[in-house]
Amino acid sequence: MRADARANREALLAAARQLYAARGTSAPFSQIAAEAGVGIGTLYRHFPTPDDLIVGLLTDVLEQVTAICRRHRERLSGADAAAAWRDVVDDLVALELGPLVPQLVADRALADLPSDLLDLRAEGLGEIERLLDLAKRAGLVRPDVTTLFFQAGLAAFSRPLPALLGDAAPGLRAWLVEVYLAGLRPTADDGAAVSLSSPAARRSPRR
Amino acid sequence: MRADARANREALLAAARQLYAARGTSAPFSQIAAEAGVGIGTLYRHFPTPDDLIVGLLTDVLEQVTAICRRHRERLSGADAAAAWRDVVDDLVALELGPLVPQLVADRALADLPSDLLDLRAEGLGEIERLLDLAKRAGLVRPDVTTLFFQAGLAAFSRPLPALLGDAAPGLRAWLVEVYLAGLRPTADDGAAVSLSSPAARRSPRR
Amino acid sequence: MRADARANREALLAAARQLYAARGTSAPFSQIAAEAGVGIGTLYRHFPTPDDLIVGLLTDVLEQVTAICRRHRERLSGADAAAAWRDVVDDLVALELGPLVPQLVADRALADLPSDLLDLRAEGLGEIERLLDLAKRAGLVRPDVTTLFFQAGLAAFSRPLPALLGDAAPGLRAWLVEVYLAGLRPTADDGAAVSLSSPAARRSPRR
Amino acid sequence: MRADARANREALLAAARQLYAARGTSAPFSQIAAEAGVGIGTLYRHFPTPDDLIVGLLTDVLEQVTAICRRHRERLSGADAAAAWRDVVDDLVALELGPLVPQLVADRALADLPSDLLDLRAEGLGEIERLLDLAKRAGLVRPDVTTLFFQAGLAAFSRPLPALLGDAAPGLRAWLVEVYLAGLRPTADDGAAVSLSSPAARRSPRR
DNA sequence: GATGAATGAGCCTTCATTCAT
DNA sequence: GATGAATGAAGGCTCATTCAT
Repeated sequence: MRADARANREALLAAARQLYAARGTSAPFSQIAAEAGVGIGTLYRHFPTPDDLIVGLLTDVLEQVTAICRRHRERLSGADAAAAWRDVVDDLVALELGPLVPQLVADRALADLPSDLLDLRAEGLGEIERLLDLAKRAGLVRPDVTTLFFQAGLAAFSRPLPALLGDAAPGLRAWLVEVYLAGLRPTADDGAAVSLSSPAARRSPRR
Repeated sequence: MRADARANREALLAAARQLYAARGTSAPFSQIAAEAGVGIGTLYRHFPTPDDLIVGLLTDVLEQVTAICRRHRERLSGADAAAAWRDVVDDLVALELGPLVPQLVADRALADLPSDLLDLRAEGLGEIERLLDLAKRAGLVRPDVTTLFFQAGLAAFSRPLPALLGDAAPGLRAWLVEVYLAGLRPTADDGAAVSLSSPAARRSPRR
Repeated sequence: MRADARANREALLAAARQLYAARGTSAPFSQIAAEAGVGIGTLYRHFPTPDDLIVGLLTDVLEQVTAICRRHRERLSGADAAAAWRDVVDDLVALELGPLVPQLVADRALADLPSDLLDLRAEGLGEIERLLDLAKRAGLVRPDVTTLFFQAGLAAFSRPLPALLGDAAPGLRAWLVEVYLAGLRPTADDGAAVSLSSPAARRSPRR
Repeated sequence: MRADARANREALLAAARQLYAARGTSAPFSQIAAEAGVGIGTLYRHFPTPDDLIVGLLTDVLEQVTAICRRHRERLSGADAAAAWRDVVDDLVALELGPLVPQLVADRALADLPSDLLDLRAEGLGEIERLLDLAKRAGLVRPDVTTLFFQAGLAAFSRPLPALLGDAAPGLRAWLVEVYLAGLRPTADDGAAVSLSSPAARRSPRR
């Protein structure tokens, strides 16, 4: 029955991920269990607390991040770097990092996550950093873009848009990715205009 | 008594807005009423359904959008267009449109909103369109950027990122806005590279 | 509706007390509410936490303890002291202190109870002490019996006996009261035999 | 394998007894199994229903009751009858019969118990009766005390008092046992005063 | 109009019990 | 025989909504 248990666990993770991605908001546990085709008790056996479920989901996603990065790394050094770069970003966005990572961790601090997960996160960020370095070397990204900001940006707009916006704008996400990539690119005037080197100099935004 | 009722209504809207913005998640109605200093029954008198409360909040926000746009329009035609453009966007972002609106409207379709509100929305979008035209004329925005996409992008980038990302990256929102503005700017090669004229030709982003 | 609310509160306390006394074990909240003829939400409004319900029950009981003691005090100084003494104890036992006080407070320390309740407890113990003094003066109780032990003894056997014992022995409780009163009485040999002055000298009981 | 099974059974009974005694409240079955170091399925194999577990526990206890009585019987006929009597009672109290049994049997009637167990019970009561007779003959117990009442009183007085009382009164149980024994002793006026020969003549204890 | 008490539907969680391995 | 995964009924609790005062 070990095999069955594993299958159930996978089904639960898949169901949770789908529901979280679709709804953005925390779905009832009973619904996750129903979607996975198991009883509510089984969900609790595999993930005794909501945190355990989150950790499970994040583990999956981070592993995929690493896999995606590694899959594309070689091409980024080649002649087709621009296309490769867009492909990586497309894949990362398709992961729906947005709904998962930020919404689920809510008020949780990094320190509260188990060290296993933090290791995975470090690994994923490391892979992204390598990719970003290659993209910079290929002239696709300004040198001052940090790994943390880059991935945070990815998460920021890979979140689902509420129907009010999304319905009215098919193709919106693809457009957002394009704009994001364009915004990261070095500018003709050497990138000085969009540098954040002196953000304090900007007008303080109205509260 | 009319004055009292109006004051209560304002207090309720303010309380709701603050709670939504602060907690990010939908607060109990009883708490909104308590925060406003009125009984729960009074909340229901002013906003019989949750939708009524949302409509009230959206109305407030849309009126502010229109006001902001009008306040800055003149400067956008002047010599300091670039600074003016950034100021408008900063003000719009400061509205917390991102954090507020999407959470409230959830899965609601445009068609479900009352015509009053749709009128206000049309007015706000009209003002944004005028602004956008001025920005295009000043060479700050590519000509193919539509009003709908622009404001949707604004909302997407200005939504709050929860703790895991937000804490780790102070200044993230300002950076995202900068990247967004940079991405909207015409490119050296005339913007052709980032055109969405043939999005279907792109690689499928899934998996 | 204040009157209704008060009536509901009383009904809830009565239902809880009856159920606790009958079952000895913590009854489902839903059952208490049903017994009181109100919705489960009403129970939670009046007693947000189980502790609040306990405090309410204890308050009631302690007030009755004080009332009983005061009612009988005069007679205890009269010629009919022996009969009066038995009546007080009967009344106190009839309160079913047993099921309420010890079972409900479970792992709670005295310090956790609100000061209002502690005051009531002190008042009740004070009344019992006065009664006990009169009983001692009337030669009905040995001088070395402390108030605390006396009331603890009352609680000890006013608890409901499980069916296994109770069914098989009608009249058991009345008999226990008699034995308790007899055990408290000064003995012919001056009470030395039952004194606890040197309990350490007794054989250590097997674990 | 028979030896293993027997060991498991013993471990389960020990774990159940310890948990009941320690926590006072019924512990989850899964915890009993865990404490015994076996799977939950094993618990169910040995004790298919909760009743079977109770019967197992009661069997153990009753066997010990019989053993204790037999161990002390001789001394009760000797010169040191008073000390022997107290020792027996101490040993019986130390069995934690009070804390353990009543909680387990709850609302079960005698008739529901299996005949094996009823036989054991009869045997235990028989032993107690013999002891009681010796105590009466030694002038330690009034002649009208019945075996049933005696053992029920023992259980009633030796049940544990929760924190509120227990903490405040160390030595309470020993004191209660002393008072009980004193109350059982013949009185100077021949015991007539505490006879229950006409209990119906007493004032009704309710309200 | 304002108030807050009452209600019950629905989600969360535990745990006794069954059963496939 | 032993194991522990799966199940779902049951109880705890919250909160949107109604309604009597």
